[in-house]
Amino acid sequence: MSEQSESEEGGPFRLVREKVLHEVRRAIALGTLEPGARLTERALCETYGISRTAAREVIRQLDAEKLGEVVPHQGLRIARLTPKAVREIYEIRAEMEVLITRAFIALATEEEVAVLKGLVDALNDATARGDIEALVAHSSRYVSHMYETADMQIAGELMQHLNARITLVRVLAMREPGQISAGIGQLERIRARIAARDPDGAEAEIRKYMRTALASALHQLGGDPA
Amino acid sequence: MSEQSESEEGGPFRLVREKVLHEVRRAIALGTLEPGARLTERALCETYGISRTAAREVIRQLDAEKLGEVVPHQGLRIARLTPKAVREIYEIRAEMEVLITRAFIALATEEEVAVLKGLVDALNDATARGDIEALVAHSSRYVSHMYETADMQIAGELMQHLNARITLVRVLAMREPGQISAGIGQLERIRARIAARDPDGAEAEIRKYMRTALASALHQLGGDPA
DNA sequence: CAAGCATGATCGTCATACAATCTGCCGGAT
DNA sequence: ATCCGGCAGATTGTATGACGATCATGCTTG
Repeated sequence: MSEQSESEEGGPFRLVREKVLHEVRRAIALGTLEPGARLTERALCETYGISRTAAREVIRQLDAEKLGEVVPHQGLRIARLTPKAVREIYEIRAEMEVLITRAFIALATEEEVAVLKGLVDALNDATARGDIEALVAHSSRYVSHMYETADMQIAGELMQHLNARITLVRVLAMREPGQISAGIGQLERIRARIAARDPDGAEAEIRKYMRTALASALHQLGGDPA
Repeated sequence: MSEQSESEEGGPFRLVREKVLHEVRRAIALGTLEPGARLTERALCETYGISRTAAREVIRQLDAEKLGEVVPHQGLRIARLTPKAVREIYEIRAEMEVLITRAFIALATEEEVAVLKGLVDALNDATARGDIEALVAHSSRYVSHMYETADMQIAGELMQHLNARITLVRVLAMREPGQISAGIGQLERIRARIAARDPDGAEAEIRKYMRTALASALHQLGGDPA
């Protein structure tokens, strides 16, 4: 459980708190830590064999990321996604995506456009394999590539912020792979509009995509309350 | 050692870290802590007479709020607003404001619309008095009222996030009060469109307001680099 | 059965310690 | 004189132990 083999390179997590943070995020994304569950400092200390100093920082970080909420004497309560929150997230996300995509189309080189294709393919692949971790990772990379090329760091920041919560929905959606692969198909259409340097077409596809994704997410939430 | 001679109560800051956090935020907003300045744990400890435990949490919180950036062995570097960042913030803010305002118009009761008038008046008052703290406080309250009534908590969250950085510009703008009072005048026009339940008109006014505010902010940044 | 108290859980804060890492300077070698 | 290397200081990362405050809970008692 608390094995430290420093020779093993599982990632660029040189700091204890980053490693644990990653672990906990994963636990939340995979549903091991269910929404509504409480995570106390002590529990973190004992589970991961870390000190309270580190545990506190992990908890505060999760709170800042809105993956949970610190409630005074109950520890961190893992965020529970409500349909309303999901609706709001997708509504905001739609506007941000449009903003970023328009800037991307205006600024991207052909090479940067080409990179997009590789990322969409990777997402397709991850979806086909049902590899949720790869899905999340590539999704994050896709967003990064978009906002970096579009030169909109702050928008990207906010998107990553929203993305963390969206992940909570995506883990539900994984139970019905058809939903996600359909979504990825729409992503491909967005990419095509981007490649064609057609901002209005891209915007239309994005909004369509968001409506579909929202419907899918709501379906997951409502249809599978377990 | 733990001697607190702070008889004056600036607010409901029951926790040490909240009090210090507030102090530092204020110092940043007022320019006491200049952009680019470095804030180390030790400095915080000694300045406010707190422990490293608390100091660390304050620094991490400021980092999460993007009021600064933690760099590995140099402490927190206070954020430096670039024209590009300002442009981006206002661009994003415009979309979010439009989103929130449309929802507000659709959902607000007459009473909630009336509250808006009081808030705009308070902003006018604060601007006239040159009271930057009241300006920031009422501005925050205005945003809160908007997103609460519009039932868009997450958007509000993001707005508050952006607002923190916008404050860094506003402190510059205070040096030329004409700019701000003109801005508040436009706020009044937005309010009027809201009161008339005219979403398209409100959107137009919001976008006009944002353009003006952006221009003003850029002027402050470029024209007064001190 | 209800009110209030005792007890434990949990957090907020502090103090201290030590390792790792980075910075900057200083001295020696070329 | 310049470059290289290492040493001391600064700073962070983490752990540990301690204490008080606050809250929740269950038990005691009227």
